[in-house]
Amino acid sequence: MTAQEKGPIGRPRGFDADEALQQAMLVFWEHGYEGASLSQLEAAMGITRTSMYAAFGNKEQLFRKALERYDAGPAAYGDRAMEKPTAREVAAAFLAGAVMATTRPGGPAGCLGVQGALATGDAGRAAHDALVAWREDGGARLRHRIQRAVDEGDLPADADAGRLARYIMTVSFGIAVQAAGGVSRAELQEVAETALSDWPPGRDVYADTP
Amino acid sequence: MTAQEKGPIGRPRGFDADEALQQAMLVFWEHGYEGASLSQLEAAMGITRTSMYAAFGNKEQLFRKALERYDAGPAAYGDRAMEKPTAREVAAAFLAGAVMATTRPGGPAGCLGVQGALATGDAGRAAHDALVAWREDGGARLRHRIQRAVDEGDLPADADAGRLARYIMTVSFGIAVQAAGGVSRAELQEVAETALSDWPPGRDVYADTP
DNA sequence: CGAGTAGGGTACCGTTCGGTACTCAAAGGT
DNA sequence: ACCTTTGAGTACCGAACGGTACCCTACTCG
Repeated sequence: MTAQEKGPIGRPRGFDADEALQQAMLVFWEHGYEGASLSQLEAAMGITRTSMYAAFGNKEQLFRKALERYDAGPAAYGDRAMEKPTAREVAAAFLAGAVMATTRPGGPAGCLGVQGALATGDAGRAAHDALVAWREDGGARLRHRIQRAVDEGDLPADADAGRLARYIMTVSFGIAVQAAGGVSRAELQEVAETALSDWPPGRDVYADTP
Repeated sequence: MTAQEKGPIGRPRGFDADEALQQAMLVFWEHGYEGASLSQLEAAMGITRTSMYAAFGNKEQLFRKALERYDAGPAAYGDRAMEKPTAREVAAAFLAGAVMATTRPGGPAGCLGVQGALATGDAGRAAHDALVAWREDGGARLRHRIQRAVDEGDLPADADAGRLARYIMTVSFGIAVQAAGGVSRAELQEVAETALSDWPPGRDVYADTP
């Protein structure tokens, strides 16, 4: 039997859900979860409130979908960086990607995963927790990649992957804050270079044995 | 003529304005400018809405006063760090102070100057701008201190004070984001040490001449 | 053609937002 | 005593919030 292409029953959607989600992501990126109002969102998405609720559930679920899209789009530099052959190149690509993503001329400054819900009222606690988990996941992925570098001999055997990953993540988040404050791409590229001028950093620091 | 101590005319204030401001600062610190509602603030301050308006003007001015208090209190580690004799000690004390302030067991996690208004709706733009200015001021103070170190010969003559200051500030802001996400004090102390394991960082990087 | 199903739009829900008259209470000046 | 000045509390404002009931429209299926 041939699988017949069948359209869904009922009235077809009158808008592009992907494009609407993209616009919602940009609003959340710029204004944060609580700072983005439903009125702003429906205006940017080009649909009415009820269409948004039917398609995405509610504001919180829309935010989670927007975060997924952010992770797969503007934040995809992270996964691309993991594919570099050496830990140094991974770290360099990660920081360079963070700089590029947070200072994109056309888009909002900063990082949705940082400024989306860093501090919130009671209504934004779920979004806050979602972003904490997102950041922790990014840190874990980087830690695993660095651990692989240790196992492969790319980094010294006594290197602390957790510590190095946390350092890179911290610099990335700092870059996001700086970008949100209007610091230029060129200045942040300098910061990224400075952060990696010594790699792996401080062997004498994290190795306690003399 | 002897200056006679005269009490102010009118009914005396029935609450401690300093203590009320302290409590307001803690609420802003934890929830951010927009995330902190007037109801929350008046509950924490122990006064009614009208008393707060009479004493501090409005929510935005209360936030600015709270930021001043934050700068003079929990964020005073910055100025203390500037007094260290060498640039390395300044940077180390600055980062260590940031770690301590953002992970204080009794208080909110993170930094008011970062999470208070990183991304906001239209109503929070003034608070956002105030925090951008606050962060820029902190960076400028650090830059001047580092430039002094260059002038005194503590750092190489070709060291870029702006670049070094921006790097330290970036790591500090990253520490604040990590702290807001629940990363522990010990882990962030490791991050601070890692960030300074090479100081001054990358002479070969910011000196373009071979 | 109905019948069934699902998206779209209007108009509204109750709540909370930041902010403010208005009134009363407590002090000093004369 | 009386007036002025200032703080404190109640009760409220219009606006915006996130969310939804209701009705209409557009499509597939029989």
